[in-house]
Amino acid sequence: MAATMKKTESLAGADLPGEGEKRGRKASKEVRRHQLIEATIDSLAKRGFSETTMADVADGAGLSRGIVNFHFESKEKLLVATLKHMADEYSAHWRAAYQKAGDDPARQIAMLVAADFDRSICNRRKLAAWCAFWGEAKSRPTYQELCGARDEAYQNVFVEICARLKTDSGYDYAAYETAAGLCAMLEGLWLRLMMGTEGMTRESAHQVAREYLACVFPKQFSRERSGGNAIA
Amino acid sequence: MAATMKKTESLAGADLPGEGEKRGRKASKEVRRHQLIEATIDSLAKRGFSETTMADVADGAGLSRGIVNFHFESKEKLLVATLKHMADEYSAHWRAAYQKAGDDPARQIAMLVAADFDRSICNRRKLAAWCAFWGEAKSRPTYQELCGARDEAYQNVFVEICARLKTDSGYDYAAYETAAGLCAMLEGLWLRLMMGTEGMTRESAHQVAREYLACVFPKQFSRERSGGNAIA
DNA sequence: CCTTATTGAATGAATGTTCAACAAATCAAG
DNA sequence: CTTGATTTGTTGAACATTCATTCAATAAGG
Repeated sequence: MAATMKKTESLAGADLPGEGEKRGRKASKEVRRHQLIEATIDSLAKRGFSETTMADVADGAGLSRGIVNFHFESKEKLLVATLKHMADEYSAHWRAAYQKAGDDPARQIAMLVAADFDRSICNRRKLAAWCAFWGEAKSRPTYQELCGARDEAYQNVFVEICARLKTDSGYDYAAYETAAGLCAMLEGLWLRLMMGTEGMTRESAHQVAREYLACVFPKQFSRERSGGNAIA
Repeated sequence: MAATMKKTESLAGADLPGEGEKRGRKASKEVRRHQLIEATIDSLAKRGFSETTMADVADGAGLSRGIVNFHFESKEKLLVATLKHMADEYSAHWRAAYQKAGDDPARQIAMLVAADFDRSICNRRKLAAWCAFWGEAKSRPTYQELCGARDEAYQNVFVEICARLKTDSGYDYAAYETAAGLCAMLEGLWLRLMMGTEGMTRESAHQVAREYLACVFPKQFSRERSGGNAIA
């Protein structure tokens, strides 16, 4: 139908007409996969996991019904590919922030925390999609693995930084517990952002995390009333 | 079938033969509802939200297929009743702990945190069910409301306690951010417990939370290497 | 042409809901 | 207390719907 085609532009930023769209089959295949994954994230965010259908994904991408089974074998594989995509993106994002921070542990931890509240990662659409997967992770080993892998390396970096700050600045805390607590708090803040509880915004959530840093590492972070980075 | 009837006892602690089971229809109705809600939690924990079916719930309770639509009008209403049941139970649990704590704010916060890691509330089965609902909450206003109501009053109590400790003991932190951070951390720890990431146990999660308390309220809580309550 | 991508209708399986029949408890009358 | 009538609880099969998957036909690119 013509109506379906017209929808292509309005949803999911699906088609990228600016770039090399005519570069033959191979490129087109990757473009299509990415387009369908984005439509899947849209659907997960809008309808939730249990109501995300192949038809909805196809419609969201402005394509026909049968197309998803052509590029991905099954619905399950589409979902796994989507989760993998999000995990890779998340991982690349904090690793970039980590590298950019240089050698100072205080700067490292500040930038890692800030990265978690970056707009490109932390928005309603993606938070909702993450949460949709979390909700199914317990009963699906594949999801659990992909979600778990996300955290494992991430938390280890925090443990290491906390340990370094401890010996460098002579703190008394338990490094592992402090790092695990920070990671848990970051995830909990994501959860609250997604739920939209009590007018929590990305900024106020970030502020909560900064308050934690100021409390645990008073020698490195100062409390500030207004917004700002405040690496003392 | 006879096989189905025999299963009744093994699953969900369904039938309670000890109590007033013969007290007529009215009582039986409540018993059945509770039995079906427990079976629903079982199914959510075992299969996840998207694979929880009416048939599975009925089988889990050792009853026939059509029974759920008799006691609850629809699947949706069954799920809402289940979530409401869990929210009420959770609320009653922390309120009891709060009352039991008396007037000392340090004792209050310690008992509230401990209550969150109590076996009756914090076990794989219920954590998994909570998480299943969280995953669908964003796209279903009813769930969002019930989950949100859970947190609102809960967090307010923490804010109040933090404010009181601040003026009483002369701390410098921001009361709201500190309380919100603690609530977020508790939820994040639940999430990690449910995921089973990195061998996190109920005890180690509790320990992480205690480390946070020791950091924020050093005058009230002392750091301890081994387990224990340690209200200094 | 020939390969690849895409379409949309057909198919079959899964599942929520309905319902007529059945069982059991409660009550009324004898 | 017994018996019959009525309400209440329960069953399992039938029904209708939704949805993932398949596939023959078609369009597009090389």
